[in-house]
Amino acid sequence: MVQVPREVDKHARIIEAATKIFSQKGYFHSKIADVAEAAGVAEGTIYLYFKSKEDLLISIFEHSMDKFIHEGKKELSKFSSPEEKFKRFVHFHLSLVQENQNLSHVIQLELRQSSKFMKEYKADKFFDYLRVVEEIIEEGQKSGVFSLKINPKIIRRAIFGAVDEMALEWVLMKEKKYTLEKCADQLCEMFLNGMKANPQGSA
Amino acid sequence: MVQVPREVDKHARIIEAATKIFSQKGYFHSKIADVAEAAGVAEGTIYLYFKSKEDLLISIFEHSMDKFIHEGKKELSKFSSPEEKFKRFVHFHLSLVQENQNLSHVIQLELRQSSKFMKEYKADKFFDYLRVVEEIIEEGQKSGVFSLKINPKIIRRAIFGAVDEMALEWVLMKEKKYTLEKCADQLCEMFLNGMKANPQGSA
Amino acid sequence: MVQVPREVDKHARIIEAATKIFSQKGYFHSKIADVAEAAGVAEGTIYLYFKSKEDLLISIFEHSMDKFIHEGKKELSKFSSPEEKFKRFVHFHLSLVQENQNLSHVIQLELRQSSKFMKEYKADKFFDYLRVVEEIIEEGQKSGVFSLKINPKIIRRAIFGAVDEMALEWVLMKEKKYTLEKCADQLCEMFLNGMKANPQGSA
Amino acid sequence: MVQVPREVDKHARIIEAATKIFSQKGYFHSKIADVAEAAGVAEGTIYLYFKSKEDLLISIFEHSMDKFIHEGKKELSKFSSPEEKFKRFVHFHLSLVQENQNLSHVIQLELRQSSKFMKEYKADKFFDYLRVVEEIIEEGQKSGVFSLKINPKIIRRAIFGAVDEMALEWVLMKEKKYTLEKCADQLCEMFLNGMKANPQGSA
DNA sequence: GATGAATGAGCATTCATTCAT
DNA sequence: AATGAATGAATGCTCATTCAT
Repeated sequence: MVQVPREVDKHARIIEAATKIFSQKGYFHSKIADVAEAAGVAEGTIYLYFKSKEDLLISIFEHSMDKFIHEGKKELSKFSSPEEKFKRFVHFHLSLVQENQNLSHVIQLELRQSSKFMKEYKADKFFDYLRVVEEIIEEGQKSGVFSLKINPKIIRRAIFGAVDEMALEWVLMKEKKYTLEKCADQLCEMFLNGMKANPQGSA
Repeated sequence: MVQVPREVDKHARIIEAATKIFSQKGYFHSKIADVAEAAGVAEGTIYLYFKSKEDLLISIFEHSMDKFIHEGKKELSKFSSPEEKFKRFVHFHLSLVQENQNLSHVIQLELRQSSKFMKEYKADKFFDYLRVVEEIIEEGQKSGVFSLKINPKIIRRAIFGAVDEMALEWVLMKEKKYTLEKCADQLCEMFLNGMKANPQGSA
Repeated sequence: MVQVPREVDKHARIIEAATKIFSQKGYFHSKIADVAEAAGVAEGTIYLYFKSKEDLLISIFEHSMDKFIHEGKKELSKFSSPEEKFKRFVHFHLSLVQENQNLSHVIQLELRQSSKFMKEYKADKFFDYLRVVEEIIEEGQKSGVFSLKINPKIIRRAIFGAVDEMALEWVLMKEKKYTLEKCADQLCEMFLNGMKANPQGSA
Repeated sequence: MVQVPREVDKHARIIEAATKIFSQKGYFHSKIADVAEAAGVAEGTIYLYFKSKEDLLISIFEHSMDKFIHEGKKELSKFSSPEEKFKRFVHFHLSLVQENQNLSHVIQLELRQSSKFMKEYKADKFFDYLRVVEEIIEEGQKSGVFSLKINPKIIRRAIFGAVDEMALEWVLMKEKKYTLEKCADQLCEMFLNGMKANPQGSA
């Protein structure tokens, strides 16, 4: 009576297939029929699990973000120094991208084609993610290692932009010229220096 | 009796109309008929100037990048210190975005929906733009103000990502919570500190 | 503690539910799922009792016509004068419509959307119904109260059309401007006069 | 330079084709592709002239009713006696049906499948038509040939129902057992007798 | 018998592109 | 060059029907 998942949960299989197809062909050029075939289900079945093609796209994002934010926070909680946390954050983000290239592609490029997402959803889960960065910065400011001149609400987005653009470039790069590890090191070096508090204060 | 340019170059009028329409509705949701109406020409006329809808999208990018790279270089040539050049670059980019919000929207969001652009074109004009940043960094490294640890090819992209993400956030922000000037200052402060060469070595 | 029939015959329950749903939404806009829900059964169950959606539609008709023809004949048998029978027929038909508005709606409007019904079935049960009228007319002609000029096969249909159209109008009328009784009286007055045999010949 | 309609007006051609297809297959079973092919145009062309399939169905009705009401009034105006007008009305209606069987089929059977029509449109043009009958009755009542007991608003509908049902039966009849002329005569005989004013009045 | 998840054929509608004028 | 009516390929979604449980 062992519970063997005879066939993987259809919901998950469709999400997975859609991620692959969308990242390969682009959202608008992907057909529901393509996704259905890749998931090994009938077209109609997709509509038993998702309201529409757009809903499917947005679900890909939501499905993963919950998991990543949870894992990210868990990962960061292992470290106490804000600098160390920051390093872990950057490495974590880039390693996620490396391990989930299709998913990254969909979130970074395809998701923005959903006006529904751009208008309504983005806020929620995405800002949860940004808030993680913000909290690291604020923690560093309180403990005196990051400069108080830094506006966490502005810089958090700059950091996200930098890290994400690196990830995007890397994902799109056909012949990888350097490892994501190398990128992470460069980014940390620059951002940590850039946010560092001046020992005696400066003009 | 305001002097309206009676018959502005149709090519430019179509580019202008397409930029507006694409940024408002998104590339895939924009119809050639919409663009034609906004440009005050017949649908068929668009095909006298552009091979296809995708060609029109890419043309928007090429049309503007030439101009911006040219203007940018001219602007930067007024300054000699790499730090000053860097500041001008950041301000210049952000002010361009501010003054051409529709265009920015199209380049940042819609353009990526063209697989042709993502695969073929991006390199050319976009890398010209990135090279401007790269050159500033290299110049700073040569003159000893920027750390040699910085890999210009990596960091140029991080900087672009950060600046562009700030611009994107600002464009999408409905109630502007801060000026782009403020953003520019924060970014410069952080990046210049981050890239600064350590006089006596680092920790 | 009202005595609700705990498990009414499913066949009847589905017919009843379908009648309601079809009359509300129209046959083509009604989904089997709607009917199943209204009947409190699973979708698949419907196919245990009916071959197809169309079969269900036609069954509604057959189910009721048997009953109505039987009741109608019984009702009419109480009267011996053809004129009285005619009046009873008109009142009976209109009162049936009044008491079974959903059913009337389905028979008058939705049933005609079944090509199968229009081509094959209509004859049987519907002509049984028409024959009732025909027989009244013929009886009246034999007994000399109805004119021999009347062609019972033609006029029976005209009478049916008139009575049914009145019923339809009345069913669709939102604010009832007059009672069906009033209609019945008007119809009888006119038809009986119209069919009356002229004692000394006609003008 | 003679203006020869090189190809008949597409709008009319589509209406004509749709009438034929709808009457043959029924509205819901007809595909836009069928209509397009019958009209000798591309599918998309239909949408240049009609908003939707339903709009096309309703247009068939409107297109013809204007013409028929106009022609009908013109025809009736040739006669002055209400009785004669009534006869002409019945003959006119039945002859229209005979000459436009496909159209009649669509108006009598298919049109009712449009909820839009049933809810919104029917009133307008259809009541124009009914009003013609009503006016004949009222005129007859004023001139004393029709009984004042007749309620024109009720009987007009009964007459319409009778005439229309006859027409429907005739249209659907495969082997015509009698001419529509014969029907018309029977109907007139009965209705005129039925509405006739009693010389000295009756109980 | 009863269920309801799964199926997949079917179709109205859109819209980039063409081409006769 | 300019037009815009006409085209027709393309596809998201629905829903009657089936069938493994």
